[in-house]
Amino acid sequence: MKLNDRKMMILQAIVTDYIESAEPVGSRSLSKKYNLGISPATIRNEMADLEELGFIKQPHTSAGRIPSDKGYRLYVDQLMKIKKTADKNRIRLKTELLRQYNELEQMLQYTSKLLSEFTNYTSIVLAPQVKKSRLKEIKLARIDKENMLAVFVTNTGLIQNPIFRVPPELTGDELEKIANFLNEKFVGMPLEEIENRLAGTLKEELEIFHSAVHAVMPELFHALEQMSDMGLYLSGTTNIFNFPEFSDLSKARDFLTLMEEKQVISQLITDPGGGQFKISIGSENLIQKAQDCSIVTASYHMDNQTVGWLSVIGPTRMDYAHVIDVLDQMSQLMDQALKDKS
Amino acid sequence: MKLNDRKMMILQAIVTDYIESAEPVGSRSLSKKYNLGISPATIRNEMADLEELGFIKQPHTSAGRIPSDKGYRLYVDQLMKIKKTADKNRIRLKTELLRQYNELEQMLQYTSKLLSEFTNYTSIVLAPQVKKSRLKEIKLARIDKENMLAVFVTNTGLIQNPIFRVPPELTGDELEKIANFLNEKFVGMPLEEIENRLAGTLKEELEIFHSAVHAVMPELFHALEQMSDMGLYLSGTTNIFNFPEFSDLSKARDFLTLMEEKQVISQLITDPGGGQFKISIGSENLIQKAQDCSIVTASYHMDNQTVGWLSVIGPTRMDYAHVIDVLDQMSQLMDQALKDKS
DNA sequence: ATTAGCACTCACCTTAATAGAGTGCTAACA
DNA sequence: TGTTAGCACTCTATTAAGGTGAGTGCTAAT
Repeated sequence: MKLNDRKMMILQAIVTDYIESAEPVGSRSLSKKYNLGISPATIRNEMADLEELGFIKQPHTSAGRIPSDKGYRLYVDQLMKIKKTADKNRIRLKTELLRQYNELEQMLQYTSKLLSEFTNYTSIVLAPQVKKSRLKEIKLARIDKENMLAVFVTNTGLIQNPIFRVPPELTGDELEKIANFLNEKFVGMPLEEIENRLAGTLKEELEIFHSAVHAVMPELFHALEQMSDMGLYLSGTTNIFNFPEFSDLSKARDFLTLMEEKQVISQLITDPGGGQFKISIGSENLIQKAQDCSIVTASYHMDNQTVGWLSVIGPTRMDYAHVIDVLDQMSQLMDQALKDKS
Repeated sequence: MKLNDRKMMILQAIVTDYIESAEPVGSRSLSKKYNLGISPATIRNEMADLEELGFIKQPHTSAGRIPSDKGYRLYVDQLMKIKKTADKNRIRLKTELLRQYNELEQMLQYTSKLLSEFTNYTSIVLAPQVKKSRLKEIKLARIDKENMLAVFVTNTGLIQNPIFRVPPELTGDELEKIANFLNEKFVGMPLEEIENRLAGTLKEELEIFHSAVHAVMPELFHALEQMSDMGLYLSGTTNIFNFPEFSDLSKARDFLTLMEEKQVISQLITDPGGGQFKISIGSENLIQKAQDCSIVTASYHMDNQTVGWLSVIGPTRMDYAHVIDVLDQMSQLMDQALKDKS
């Protein structure tokens, strides 16, 4: 059954109103508030249809209607108008600050904070996935008699520069040779693969070098291992208390407990899905515990490649239009800031 | 008025029982459960005295007694027996893992997680205070034509090694000269002071160097600024939901909101105080929002100097004896692990 | 000094009564 | 035939009332 325009209009009004008020919407108040040009009775008839089709539901018999997950889905796909907010300048202004951060970590943390501030929901920022990123260059250099430095640069702009103690008989020249060798071998390869190779078959090939190399390689290997994946920055978790759907203690608890399980969150967000924005509404989330929530995710990029995600999570009664607008702006600014850095 | 032994005994029983049950303790159940050898009526008389002295109080007229903050204080100072738990081996076992972490950050995060796991409260670990630590050595080295490396080593074992782009005409020799100069000038000085000097009066003195130096110094300065203070690792914040004193939504909210204010938390913890453990009970906390909580803090060390703190925060009805035991063991293990690393 | 006895207090739980918002259905209307 | 007014009905939320029980303070006996 195809929904006619009037049903669409009514659904839109219901969603809009419920997003704002969190109260079940009745036919009478709907008719009054939105000048739909039809009487409450007519609305009631249409509502009965919409309910039968699963787009709205009643919390209990004598209450108004609230949108179902399916209703939100229709709204998001067809009815919603993205709000180009007047905040735009405010966001731009604030995010100018983004550029001042040298350390990627701080920048991500700050981004997350801004996101939750602008939306009043909980925000999640997923750092570039280190182990999936590709090696751009390895440098090895002596610092002094006892120590050397390794620099790993990846295509996602991540730089790691661990320092090792090495035996003095390993000369700078030799280090350079090793570096050349490693570069030849590994540039363009995902870090996780390099890790495997270093651990495995490669050992024989390294025999050609000075024996002191064997003291260095395990350290290098360990450094790679340590480039920890999946930095995850949360902000505004306590915003959840602002929403009546979480005024039940156990609901709030479940949500906050979920937010502590970084593994699960990252799964929810990186979960593949096309399009510029990925929106998961309530029961669409595969994780049981997240089925009272909606998640809107945008990606950010380097070298035209997706390297990480920005995400907002809140009740299914979420102001999707606003959230998408904010995410859109923020992700663009992230891209910009990351380009400036490299 | 000095409390006689019997009052002490009763207070101890009340605190012990209340810590376990979270229910106001009545005279009858007290007499039955603890074999005090006196009748409920006698206990009631003593209780009336204890209440008058402010060590216990009644939530309402016809309820049992609960300890006041003052009562907990007396308990902590004089009555409590530290529990040497059977967990000891378990803790030791698990914390063997600590040594495997190369990155200080990860180790601290893990320590925090263990603390909250062992205590079932919320744990806070404060990273070594970078800016308060003293410079042990600066190294500067060229890596290649375009880049140089700076290494800052502090007495707290913290190492920072930022990489800069520098003009090619700045030679390695010159870098060494600068490093020598800076070392002479700054070794032994707290980082925050160095920061100030670099920003201020020092500029003229640097004129003696090649003009390319002036391109480097601002970068060095910026790097120092970036050595961000006050890394703070939280764990087990949602444990708060296990305690009936936070079953009021607004109480839980206040607590969790407080936990998001890292500035405030760090203030609560670093707040000076002698002794091996610092215990702040309820209203003893200066921060309004923390006055429903108790905080137990231990320090950890490098070179026999306190460099950071381990902390457990929970309801005033906290199992102080157990928490102190765990903190004691964990801080010792931290000290050990940090010694092994350096 | 200690204890048994007893009247009293107050939170908590259950039940009942009431008000109010919103529905579905029917019948009238354009 | 689609729309609307009217009305009985349903169900939640709120308030009030009564009962229960744990625990106290006081008094008098030991």
